[in-house]
Amino acid sequence: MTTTRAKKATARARAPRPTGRAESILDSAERLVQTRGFNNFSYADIAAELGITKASLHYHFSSKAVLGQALIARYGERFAAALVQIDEDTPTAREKLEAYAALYGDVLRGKRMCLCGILAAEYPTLPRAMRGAVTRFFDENQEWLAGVLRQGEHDQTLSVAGAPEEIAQEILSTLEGAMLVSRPYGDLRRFDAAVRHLLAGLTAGS
Amino acid sequence: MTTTRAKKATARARAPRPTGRAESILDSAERLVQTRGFNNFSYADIAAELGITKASLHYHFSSKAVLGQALIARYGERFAAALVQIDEDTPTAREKLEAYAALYGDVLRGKRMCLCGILAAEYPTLPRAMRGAVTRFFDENQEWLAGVLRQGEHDQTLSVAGAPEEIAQEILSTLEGAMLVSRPYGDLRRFDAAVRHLLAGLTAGS
DNA sequence: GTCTATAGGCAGATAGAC
DNA sequence: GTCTATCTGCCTATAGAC
Repeated sequence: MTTTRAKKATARARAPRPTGRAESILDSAERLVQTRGFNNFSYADIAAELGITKASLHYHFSSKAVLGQALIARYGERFAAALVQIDEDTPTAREKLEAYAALYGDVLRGKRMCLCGILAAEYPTLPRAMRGAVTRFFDENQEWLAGVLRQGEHDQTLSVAGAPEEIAQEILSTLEGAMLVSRPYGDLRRFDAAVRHLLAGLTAGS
Repeated sequence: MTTTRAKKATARARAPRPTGRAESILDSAERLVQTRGFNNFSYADIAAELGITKASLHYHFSSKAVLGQALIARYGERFAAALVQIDEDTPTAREKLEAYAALYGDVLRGKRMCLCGILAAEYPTLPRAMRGAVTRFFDENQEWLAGVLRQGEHDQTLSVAGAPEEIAQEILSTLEGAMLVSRPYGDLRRFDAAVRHLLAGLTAGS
């Protein structure tokens, strides 16, 4: 037990690859899903990337469906943490919204789609357990966005024309759509223009 | 020659299945792509649906990439024809935009994604020839939309805050995003709300 | 934890008879 | 045009040794 902990800590300090095997697998799988989709990558792709065998992958994630669930779970947690960070770092609702849009921009800069956005496109073909996780991700984002919109009405940095929950839905789908259409063009400006327009539509006095 | 024509006409008149084999194949493939994606259906699926063999499919479409190209070509032509029809049927720019959004709503009502929307999600995995066709579809739609927006400025049924080409991009990606996110929920109201909000943002005096 | 080996299935595609 | 038969390759997944 003690030995294991010490070993772990040492490995982390040296850190040529700071994460455990399971994390490395998730990293690789995440990138593959976000670029190709869940059905368009294989255990062989991950195995080749990490230099291990397919059989070893099955030791960590017994099936692809299990891997998929773990993928969404981790992605959701990271996103939630990023939202907490935004809440801590930025005071006004408008700045929060800008920071939120920037999260999506960063993903697109890596030539990726939003994980749940691309899973939404494949939705009917996903393992049952993954489907609920996808909509849950959307719901959580929308709840946070609705909160930001309500704050925006109070701090007067946003002009919300409608029910916050509904506008939150539209912000989410606008960003997902902008990523979806922008990526084939490989043109970040396209996405940025959509974000500017989105924020302009939420500007007081517009 | 004459016989062939007569036979064709008769078949059309009786019309238990008015389309030729190639068209039936495209119909089946189109529905499969729009629900599952290009990489998530097989020749076996189409064959089972039409009651013929995979080998027969290869006679009509030598490879899946060829089938995919034909799919986008036909979809694009149909969409273009629908836009011409809108131009003929509706006088004001606002009504044209409403009719355009309704096209997307009809697709979603059939539990489908826009063909090129779902192909955009799989973009990096598509056969090279299909990729250009996808962005061309988007470009053509945006050109038409930009024209409608310019008309809207003249007939004063739309308030366009920005370059028409840019706003056209945003209308397209908003509709694609609304479809993408709405479909997992199986909730048409979600999509309809996005359309209402989109049109409200283009209303004079907003 | 990782390996070799392999099962069992489905994919896209072709040859050649009818 | 459609068929049967078949090829090759990749897929997910498992068994069992180390």
